[in-house]
Amino acid sequence: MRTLLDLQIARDLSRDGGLSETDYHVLSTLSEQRDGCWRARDLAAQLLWSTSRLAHHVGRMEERGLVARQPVPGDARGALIRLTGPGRAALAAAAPAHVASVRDNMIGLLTPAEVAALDSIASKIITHLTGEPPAGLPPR
Amino acid sequence: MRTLLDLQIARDLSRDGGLSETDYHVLSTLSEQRDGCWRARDLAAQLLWSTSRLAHHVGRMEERGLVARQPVPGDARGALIRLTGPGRAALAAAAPAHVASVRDNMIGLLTPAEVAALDSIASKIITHLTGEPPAGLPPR
DNA sequence: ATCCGATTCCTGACGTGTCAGCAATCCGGT
DNA sequence: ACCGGATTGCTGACACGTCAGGAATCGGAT
Repeated sequence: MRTLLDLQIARDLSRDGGLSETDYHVLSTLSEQRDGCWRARDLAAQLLWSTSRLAHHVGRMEERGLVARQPVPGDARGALIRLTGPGRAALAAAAPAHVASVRDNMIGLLTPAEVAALDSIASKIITHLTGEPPAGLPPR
Repeated sequence: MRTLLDLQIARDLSRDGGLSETDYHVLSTLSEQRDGCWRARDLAAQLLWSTSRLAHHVGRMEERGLVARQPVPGDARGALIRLTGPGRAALAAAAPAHVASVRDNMIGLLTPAEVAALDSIASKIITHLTGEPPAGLPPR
């Protein structure tokens, strides 16, 4: 199921906006911050990526103009990853179709009880693996 | 959840037997056939892999002695992928710990109702994406 | 018998992920 | 002030996946 679902969602995302799932993951995480800036190590931790992977991927995205790097004021080692205008635009262009793809191919097929079960399952497994309950969405 | 779970299971598998998840997938699929032989195109289809990916991966596994290639009698284009003795042994050595890892980190954490919900969810999504219901396990 | 498109598998080039290791910087103890 | 270890991010080498393309073979139509 996971293999098929990932293929379908990646296909939709690539067709609609030329982004990969990893690109989308980076852009959407960056956009969570009001100024579109993340410290590199924090972004890597948030994405569950190694800093090395982040450096490689950000390097490639920087070449495409989607993100930019800046020095961190107050720590000359650090790097700030910033969302650029084109990056923000690419995310805005891709987001609606991506959300629709997830809904149409997954969430929309399930009953509310099944969605709730998935939520419970994910919480249990994440708690088991990390020792902490997941942050979760704001309660509705 | 998926990222964390995959990392944990891959770590266990690699530590216990030096196999990757993809290696295990190939070996266990091969072992489903009584003689440990699959036609290359059928194996690729079963794994949901491209034939190219299969050729690359089998090439690497062949170098490690886990599988072997044979010509197909009656079709000079084809290739039979065969499980070797060391391959069968590696699978047998890794399987118990792998099953335990999946149980301990996932299935064992869930209630029977949650496992049933997962089954139902996967069936719906697979049916949606492929147009056919999944083969499924033999009913208990 | 022969031709031509389809099938099967492999290969090479390239994008991407992991790992080890490095250079620069930071910071706490002296 | 300064020393040593920790932190931060980058790089290079290698493993792996996808894609385009090619060689050999098959098989049906003529």
